[in-house]
Amino acid sequence: MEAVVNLSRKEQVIRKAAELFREKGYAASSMRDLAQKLGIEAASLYSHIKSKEEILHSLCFDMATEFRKSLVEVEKLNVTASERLRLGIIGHVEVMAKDLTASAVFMNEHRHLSQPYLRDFLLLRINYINRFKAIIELGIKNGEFKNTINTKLAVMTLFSSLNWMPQWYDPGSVIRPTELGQQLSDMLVNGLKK
Amino acid sequence: MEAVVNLSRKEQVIRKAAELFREKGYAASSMRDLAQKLGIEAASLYSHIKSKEEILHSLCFDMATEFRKSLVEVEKLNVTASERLRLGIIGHVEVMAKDLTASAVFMNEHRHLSQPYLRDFLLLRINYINRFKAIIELGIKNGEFKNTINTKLAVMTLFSSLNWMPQWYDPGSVIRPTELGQQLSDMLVNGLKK
DNA sequence: CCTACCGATCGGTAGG
DNA sequence: CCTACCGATCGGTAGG
Repeated sequence: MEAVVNLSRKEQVIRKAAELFREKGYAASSMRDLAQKLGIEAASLYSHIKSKEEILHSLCFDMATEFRKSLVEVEKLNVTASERLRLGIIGHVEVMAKDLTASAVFMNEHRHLSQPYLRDFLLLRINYINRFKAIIELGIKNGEFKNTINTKLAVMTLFSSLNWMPQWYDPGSVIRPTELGQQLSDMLVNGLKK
Repeated sequence: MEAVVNLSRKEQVIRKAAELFREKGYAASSMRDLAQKLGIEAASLYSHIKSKEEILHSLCFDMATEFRKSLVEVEKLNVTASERLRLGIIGHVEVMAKDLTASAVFMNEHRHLSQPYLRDFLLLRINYINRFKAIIELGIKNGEFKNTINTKLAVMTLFSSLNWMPQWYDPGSVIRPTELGQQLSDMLVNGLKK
């Protein structure tokens, strides 16, 4: 019972921290700022979390896990490369849309992780990107995509567009996340096709 | 003579600061870190600059001025919307490539500006983006671009791709900035065309 | 979850 | 460009 209550409070702390980190950046956010947002004293935070960095670690790695899970599901499907890419993009957008605040922190603040966490995080990220790159390369090999494509540039453009979304997407907007993913996919995947 | 020497030293301070801000972020960069990079004491920095924020202000507004200048030149030309967009993109990439370090700071650290500078900066940025948006809208109106385009999404995708460049572009790469701008333009503008 | 507190570090100034 | 220093704030701990 108490474990459940503590967990819930811990999640509340992490959620408020995500908002703060997104607004001011990790380094500029003090534990006193965070405590104030929660209506408690700074020292009391340490009943729930071990350190400031533990919060950042949770936020970054939990998001990374969600992205990975989404991509694994897409990779199981037996579809064309362009369809696979389309579904991968929609999945990525949907995961981000589920928590835009955490997504923004994931993208902008991960560099404040200390070693060895930073290295682990970057390895996860490069692996994720390379799996998207592999989809594009597959599409080129099987003739779906133009063989003139600069795959590195294509995948970087793709992730730039995807990762910047938390900065401008309005969750109350008329356009739903899945539809947004579809439109982004139209813009970014159709250009690759023959 | 002394004014020239001071100016040069000030620029040296700002350049080193840009590297530091890019690596660690503005908030996590201390004036002692910066002084160490320059081989002087922290207090000595204040012979050259007024404050830490003055450095950030210089970096952000100098870049903004360069971007604006590039776009103004393109707007003077009497060309089609797609050509105008293409040249705008190439210009943007070329400005960034001239100083990738300052570009990264411009993009990632401007939020640490205090008021009223932050507001001024954001106004400049929205004006710049809106002028690109106007080019796309012109292209739709005159029939060059599809009338099904979500202009907000198109312009956000464009700037996401452009602004993320400092994170992955290798200045020693075989691909030159102008050629990179051309390739980005091919990917992002061709998809808008009918 | 609080009070009381720690050592470290911060941006910046005085005066040379 | 330096030495010497300031008040403020930082993340975090002890002990309840």
